Amino acid sequence: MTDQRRRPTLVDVAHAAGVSRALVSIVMRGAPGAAESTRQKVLEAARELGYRPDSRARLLRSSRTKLLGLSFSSSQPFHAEIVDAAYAAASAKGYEIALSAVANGRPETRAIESLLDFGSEAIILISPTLSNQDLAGYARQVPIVSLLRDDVDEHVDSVRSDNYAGIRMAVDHLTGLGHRRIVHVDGGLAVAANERRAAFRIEMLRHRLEPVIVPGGPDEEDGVRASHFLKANIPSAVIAFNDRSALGLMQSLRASGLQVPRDVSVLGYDDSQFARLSYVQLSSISQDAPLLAAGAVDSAVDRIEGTRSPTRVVRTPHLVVRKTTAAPVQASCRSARQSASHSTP
Amino acid sequence: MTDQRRRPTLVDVAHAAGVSRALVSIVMRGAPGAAESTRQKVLEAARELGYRPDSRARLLRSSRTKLLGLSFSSSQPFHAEIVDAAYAAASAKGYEIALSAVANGRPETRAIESLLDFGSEAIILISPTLSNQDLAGYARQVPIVSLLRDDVDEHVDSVRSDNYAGIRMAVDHLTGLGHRRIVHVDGGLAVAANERRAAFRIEMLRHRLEPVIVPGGPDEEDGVRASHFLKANIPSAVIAFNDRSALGLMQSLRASGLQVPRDVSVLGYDDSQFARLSYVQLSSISQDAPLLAAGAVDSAVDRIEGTRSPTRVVRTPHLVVRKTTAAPVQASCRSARQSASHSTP
DNA sequence: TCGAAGCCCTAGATCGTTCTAATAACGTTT
DNA sequence: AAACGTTATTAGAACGATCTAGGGCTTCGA
Repeated sequence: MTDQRRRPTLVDVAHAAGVSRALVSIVMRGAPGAAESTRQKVLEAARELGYRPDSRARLLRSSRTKLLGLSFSSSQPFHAEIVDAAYAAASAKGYEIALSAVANGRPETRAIESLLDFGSEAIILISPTLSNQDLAGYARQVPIVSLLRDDVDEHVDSVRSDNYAGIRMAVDHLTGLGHRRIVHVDGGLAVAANERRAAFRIEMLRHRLEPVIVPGGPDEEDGVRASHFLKANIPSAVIAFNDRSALGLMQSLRASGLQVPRDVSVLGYDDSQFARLSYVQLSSISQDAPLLAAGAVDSAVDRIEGTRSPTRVVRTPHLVVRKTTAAPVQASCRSARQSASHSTP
Repeated sequence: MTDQRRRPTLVDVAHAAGVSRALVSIVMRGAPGAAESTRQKVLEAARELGYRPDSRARLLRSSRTKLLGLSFSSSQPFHAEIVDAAYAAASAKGYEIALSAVANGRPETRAIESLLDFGSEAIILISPTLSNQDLAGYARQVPIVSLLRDDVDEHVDSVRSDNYAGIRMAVDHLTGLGHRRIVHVDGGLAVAANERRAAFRIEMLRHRLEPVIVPGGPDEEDGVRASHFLKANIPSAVIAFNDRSALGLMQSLRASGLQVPRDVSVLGYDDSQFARLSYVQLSSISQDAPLLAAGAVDSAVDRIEGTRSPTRVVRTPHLVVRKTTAAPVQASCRSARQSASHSTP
């Protein structure tokens, strides 16, 4: 029943078109050196037979694979946005993308090996968690681009968003609205957490404000946990490590009777799809996934095609103001807010 | 600077170990027919040289690639859970997974072609959107497994969750709690929407209740939109098409002053990571992603290894009760609830 | 008129494996 | 000692493409 007939090869096409294998090869890969008339004849025959070149054979012979490996974490929605954008960026440059997910029982090394097996000419890692030593090891075999993390070995390219600038925009935005008691719920051990924490401290001091930092993490539950620390002494604004953390934080604050942004302004980071939801409307710092993805693809392709040595690329994020940040309420309301915070145990 | 020396091949290893290529091949793939002593000698030499078999060449020669193609939609968190589980299921069966995303400018056909290029021996499509005709076309080249959708061509395998049973559990759960005015916010054009809608109608009638169905869709915004239809006449319980829709719905209901589950019980579908969040605690029907993924991998492998003809597999979902469903409040409170619903414009 | 220069085209080697079939080595049986 | 099995090893042909080197054929300038 299964009509699993052998898939046609170059030879079949050559035979059908009445030419040699080599000529079919030339036509199929669009190389110069075939008369227009025969080119048409060959293409016709190929279409007729439903021929599609066997990439294994093709790649075995010509060392070029035109393939970029991309590893991402299946549980991170922000990674998904980058994946989307990377497909577009790669195909614009004439490359295909090989994906490999880092998941629960599947460490990053496994993902990389798999990408190498597919024949990737360069590998882009989103937020790599490997040690610099391991990264350097792989970088000896193939160009590696680290996306979102840049404290990497000198042989590894990196593309990231300027976390310092992002936090500066965040602080400027909130102080500009008139906030003075601003708290940063940090990212714990997450990749960019250190940098954002440090930037927050510096920027707050620059504004002559006290930089209060509360331990957090990259997901919703971390935001919820952090909110408990805040309740004893509610700030007028919070800068969360990312949108997911901000979401958990807001839910938890609202559950204890506070309103956003009336009582507390909340600012996210990433400008993910959650931030854009009509009932969330989270103000956020956008890292611009398409821009980052394009940057990573550019770096990878440059390394493959040129003999360039690794570069560090830094992109500037931008602020997206929605409805969770606003000017703080006046002193009269402030007392009401404080009594509310006292009423919670 | 770049230490890009030619990677070692079988010949290099053979030379180093003082044996023939064929013997190295035998040892490397763990085939029987080599003396233990030479086996050790070869392995030692391979390790010494850092040899790793070239999969392209290997796969070119032996038609087996041990590769399963998996296409998913990057914007669907539920797909990500399946991807995770599929990796585990595949590697348990000795297969590797090739991923390809369906994204904005990247149609399903493109994803499939790419998977074929990688040499996938079978392809699993999560919620395929292609026409049956197109699917049948691909099924002629390679075994195709449709995951979550089963109105497919007879040459295509399918694995899905029993939507009818899921909705039955949902209705039974809510009626068991004492609800009588239950509304279904449907999935619009989404894959399983028709089936769930029909099941809801039948099950409600079986309980001698009026099956009220409100148009919805697969994501948060659809839930928000649906909530507007509900406000004129608040039901005591809602069965949403999926968790994302339920989330939007709940947020919108809460925004208009209603409490879940005190005023309205809300039941989701998918039991996704959102449902599990501490501040959401959404009761939901679980389709059990790991089970579905394993089912799809099993079907694919069966088709590849046996000469079995396509099958339809149906898995039974199960109910996960959390905190968004509860018994309806008594008549005394009911009047309070109704006045609340009237107070909203 | 003849060699040089292009343009089209093809034969054959090659990429790094696996597979088939044949050979070598060696202990057992007749 | 010849015949036989068994096991260990190898040479050489695939796999399906690309690449290199060259072979016809026209066209052109001297």
